Amino acid sequence: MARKSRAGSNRPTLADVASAAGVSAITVSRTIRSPGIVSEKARRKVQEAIARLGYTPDPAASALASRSSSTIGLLVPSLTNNVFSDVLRGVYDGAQGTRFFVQIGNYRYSALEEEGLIRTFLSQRPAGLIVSSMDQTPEGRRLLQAAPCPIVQIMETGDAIDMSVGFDQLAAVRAGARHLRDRGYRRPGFISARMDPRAQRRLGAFRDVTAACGQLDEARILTTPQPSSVGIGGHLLEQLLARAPDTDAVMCNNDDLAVGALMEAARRHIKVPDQLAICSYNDIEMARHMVPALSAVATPRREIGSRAIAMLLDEIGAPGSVTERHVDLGFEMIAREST
Amino acid sequence: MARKSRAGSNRPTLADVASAAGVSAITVSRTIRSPGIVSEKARRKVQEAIARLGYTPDPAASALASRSSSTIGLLVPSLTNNVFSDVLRGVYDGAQGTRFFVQIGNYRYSALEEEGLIRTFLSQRPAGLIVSSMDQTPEGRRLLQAAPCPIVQIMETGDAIDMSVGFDQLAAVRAGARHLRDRGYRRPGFISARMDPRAQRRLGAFRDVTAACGQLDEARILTTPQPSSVGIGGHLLEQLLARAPDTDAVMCNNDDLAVGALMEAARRHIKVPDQLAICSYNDIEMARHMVPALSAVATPRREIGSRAIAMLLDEIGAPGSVTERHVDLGFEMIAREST
DNA sequence: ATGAAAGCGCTAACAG
DNA sequence: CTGTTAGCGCTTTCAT
Repeated sequence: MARKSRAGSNRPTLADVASAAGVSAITVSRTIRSPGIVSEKARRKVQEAIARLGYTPDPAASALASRSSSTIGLLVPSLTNNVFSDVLRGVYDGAQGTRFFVQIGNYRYSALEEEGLIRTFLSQRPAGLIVSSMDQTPEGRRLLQAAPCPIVQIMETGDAIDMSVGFDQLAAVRAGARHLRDRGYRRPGFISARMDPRAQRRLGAFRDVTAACGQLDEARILTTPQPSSVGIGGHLLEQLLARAPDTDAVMCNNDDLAVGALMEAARRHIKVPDQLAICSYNDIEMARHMVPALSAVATPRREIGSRAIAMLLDEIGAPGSVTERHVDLGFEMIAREST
Repeated sequence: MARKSRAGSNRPTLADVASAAGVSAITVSRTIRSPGIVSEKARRKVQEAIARLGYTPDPAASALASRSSSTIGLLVPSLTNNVFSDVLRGVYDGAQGTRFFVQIGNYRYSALEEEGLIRTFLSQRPAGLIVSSMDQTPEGRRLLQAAPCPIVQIMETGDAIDMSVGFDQLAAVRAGARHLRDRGYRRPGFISARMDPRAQRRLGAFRDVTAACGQLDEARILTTPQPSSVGIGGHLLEQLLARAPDTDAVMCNNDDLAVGALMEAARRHIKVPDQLAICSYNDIEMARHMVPALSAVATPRREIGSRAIAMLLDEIGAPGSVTERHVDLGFEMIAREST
């Protein structure tokens, strides 16, 4: 049936469309990629033939010939962390309807795994890359610098390689700590799980603020390398109160922890916010619906994702066209009932 | 520098490795894909050359030549729903360290978008596909049936196209409803958001059980097409109690809803479980840490993901080798404090 | 605005 | 076990 085809998946090719439309293959290719430069007449014939044959381009052939794929790599440290599922959604919604596929790599909070993924993704000649931190290994960073595609680093402001979208994580934690102080709490604690570099830096920011007003007490700082979860939040509060029972406020490094702490407080009949204030970080949807509603530093996760993909697509479409290459989306301290 | 190369990204190719190792290109190819069939000596030379040149295969060229890519497509209806983030994790962990990439497609609970994604994914000649339902459009189903790669349908048992991993969703809901009845609750309600086909069927199962023991009351069934969230869970309970204040138990179609209902009960000083029982569905980590701890029908989401990818990889490696093609992973009714 | 020719980097299909 | 020969389906380059 098909004209040649070795062991024929008789899927139509560019050449099939070309001969059906009575033009050359390259005209079909151009009709698809930049319809503007093809004559009205040719375009119509080609589009008709594409529809009739049910042609879909082969991305592998395209990537091979053009040395660039339609893949956009997205490197995240975790698939379960709600923070990143919001980012994902922003990215996916923005990529929707374009010719690009998003491919997620999960490096599980390991810079070494991240480096491996950078290598793997780069070997696919991606159209662009979104990476979730500035904490690459030196080699990882070098690979990104040498990459022949635009790169957006997300979540933070700081020393970015190419472009960045984020907010000042340290200022955000400071805002939370100051909020606690302004509400009159004097013996604040801090709980955090999964002490990745960013979590470490945030803890540092908490120490700075509390030290500056003479409220820093290391006994009130509880961390664990385990992954964050609601259960861990409860445990950490338990341990914190065992070590420093007079703690009157706790800054939680994310919402899971805060919910866990809130539940632990309920279990012990500790009144929030009277006996203990709880301030959360990120502010996923759940936080505002707790009883009492959690005060939180709200971070623009979804918007980070959509802005990152938008910048990337712009830059892919017209290299050098993105002028605002480092975007600070800010954060917001939202006071509710728990403080 | 490089021998030819048009405008040289001077990345080494198979041919470069071959000449460096003093063998032919195909031997290098074989060394990479099936080391077993290459002589010890050739293999060592090739591996040394690969390491020395820093060679990485070009997946596009490989896909084009072999007519099959290293992509595994994973179609999910939502990126935010915690249910699917657990599935994702299972899939990603299982794909870790293989030569396959997972590519996620989000069809946002639209069978039409799903059909589009099936088409798009198929155009990439994926090595395999994992799809999250049995509710394709007729055309979507036809595309899957004709696909030249293995396909695993996940989440449910039922009328699968190729392979499947899941559990009996209807039996799971029935177990929840029966649990409520066995605990002595007589006026059970049901709340659900995002009424996709699966949610509809689960509601049907709830109706069956309650009708069978004369407890079905449509006034106690509250649904909304909006996406599920903790906030919506609260609203739904509020409406439910407005319509049927004597409701003494509520089956929630997922954990977000159950948490929202629990918080709404707390807000209204309704004692759980004495005045109102709450039974959840899925049992994400948070559920067991609530106060009171939520009773739930626990579903094996993570395991579904890891089992699905394992079956797929087996079948890709040796077509026809998977004998147990339809796996039922079961569920578990876990009674805690909320019932 | 359109086309012809020449690969992109790899693997299938034979042969040896 | 190893090599040779042809492409895979598309885009680039250079003409026209």
